[in-house]
Amino acid sequence: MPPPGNAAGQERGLQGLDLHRAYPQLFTRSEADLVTSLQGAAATVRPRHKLVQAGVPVTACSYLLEGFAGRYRADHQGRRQLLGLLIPGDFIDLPTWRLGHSDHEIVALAPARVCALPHAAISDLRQDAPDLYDKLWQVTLLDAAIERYWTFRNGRLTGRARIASLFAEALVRQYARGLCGLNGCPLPISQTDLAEACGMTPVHANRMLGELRQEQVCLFLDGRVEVMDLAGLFRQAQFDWDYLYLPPEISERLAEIARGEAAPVPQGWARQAAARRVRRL
Amino acid sequence: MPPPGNAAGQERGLQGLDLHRAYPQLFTRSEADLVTSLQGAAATVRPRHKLVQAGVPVTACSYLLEGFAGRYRADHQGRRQLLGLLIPGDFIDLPTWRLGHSDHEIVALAPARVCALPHAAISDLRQDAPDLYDKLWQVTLLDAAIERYWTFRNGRLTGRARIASLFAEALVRQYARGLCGLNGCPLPISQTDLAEACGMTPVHANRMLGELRQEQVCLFLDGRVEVMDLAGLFRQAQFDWDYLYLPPEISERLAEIARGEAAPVPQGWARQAAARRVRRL
DNA sequence: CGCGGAGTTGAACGCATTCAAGTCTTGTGG
DNA sequence: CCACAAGACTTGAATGCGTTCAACTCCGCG
Repeated sequence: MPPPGNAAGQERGLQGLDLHRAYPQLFTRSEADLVTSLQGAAATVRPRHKLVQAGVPVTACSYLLEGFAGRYRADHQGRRQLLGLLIPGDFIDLPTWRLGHSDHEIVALAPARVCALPHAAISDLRQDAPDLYDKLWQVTLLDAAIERYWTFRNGRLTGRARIASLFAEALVRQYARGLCGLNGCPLPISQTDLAEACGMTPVHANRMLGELRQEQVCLFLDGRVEVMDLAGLFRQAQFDWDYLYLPPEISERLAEIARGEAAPVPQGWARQAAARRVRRL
Repeated sequence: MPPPGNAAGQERGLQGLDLHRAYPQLFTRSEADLVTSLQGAAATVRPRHKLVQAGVPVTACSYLLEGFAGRYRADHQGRRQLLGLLIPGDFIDLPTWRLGHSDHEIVALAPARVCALPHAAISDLRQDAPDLYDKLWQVTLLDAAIERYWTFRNGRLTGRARIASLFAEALVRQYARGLCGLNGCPLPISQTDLAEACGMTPVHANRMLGELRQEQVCLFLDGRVEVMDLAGLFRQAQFDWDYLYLPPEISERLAEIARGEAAPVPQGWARQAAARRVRRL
């Protein structure tokens, strides 16, 4: 069973603002094309550069075509907590359409390509395509559901489970967009970023990664997650994907795997990487 | 400077669905009245009873008139993590209007009065009052901002700061609705609920409450938070209220207090309670 | 060649959990 | 009216998960 989305399925991101690709269960091809026609110029952003500054009024929303970004808030000592992970196909700050500014910072975690969608263009949609306009509301609700899950993850799971859960989320969300298979996914962020996402220190994140590696669950190397045992990853993470509101065929595929049926075989790349890894340690 | 909202200002909750009272910066009186005219019958719910069950399709949204409720998700061992606190004036599950069901459970934490707002009624608003309809979207975004802050709180603050931060949020949100002054607020939940909100054990929550009490910051007793030193509470919590998108006059009032100007004097009740407490220990 | 960032590992410390035993209050039934 | 059970709260002591501090390797880059 091939991953959904277009046949290529493994490129780095999206060519343009494509809501049908990002939310196939939500936007029709023609609805997505209408939004695409409204997009502004694309721009490239370097890692560690801010995409959105908290408190600053904006007149356009950004959309992530390629690369990865993170929402975050820092405490008074400057220590950051990541609040959400943005993957290709996500709106970066759609809520600013109604709120006018963001309450948190958003930073590129990897080289990113973004494009703009002016608030004025969204405004026109309200009259011209009310159903489509409603679906943009729905997108903000889907993002909120994901962000809510982060509270659960960091509040009730142990360190290793938090890492596993974040990997599971990154994999499944990208898989649902046809951006990867089920053997692994891009995640070009540092161990420090990972630690800031999971509410722990980089040192501890490193140790938990070592445990997951030794238990043959997954490895995090060269900006990718390679999954050796997806059912095991889900188990370690106590992972539930209900909060992602996935299309039924994706949910069912994941359920099969969690039950231990039709486990995907680790591919060459992972094997080689594991071997390299073991040799070096 | 008196608290905003109606003059009484200190009753237990709202008489009916009143969006002007809940979001004075957002809904005009007449907009709020229009929504009120659409509300269904009110109902009373006992503590510990579920208001919303995850995954079950619903055809109406609920609105919390009085009492307190909590969003939560449980792990595989049944341990709960609260994901949000609902106070009088909050929509309980407005996102179900677009998503059809909730991804998390919602439970009454105290005796609650709720009323319904049928999805069909919201649907009509899209045509009849598009600006109002947009503001409902905005309400879901405000809720999302609060829930996002919970990730920060539990991820980057120490135990004591988490408790203080939650108290600060409960106080400020109720104050902004004229449901309390700045000396304290209702919070009729158990220490176990508090612990589940802050991602810690009940035992530890209890100890942190003891520290806050001994340091003369606040006390949590008989279902209320009594604040003896609001600036101190904000400091302990590293509290920032930007994420609440408050009306300017409220923000400015809070900023004054945080700067140490015009600190509100603790009132008789708190003094008495503190005395009682000390006597008993 | 030297520098800095990312990753890795060890050891000591400490915050929070866990287990346990209490108190106090409330509600229920004899 | 009292006995009793159940739940919320409190406190102590032992344990352990995660942090902190520190040293070191690896690698890309000027």
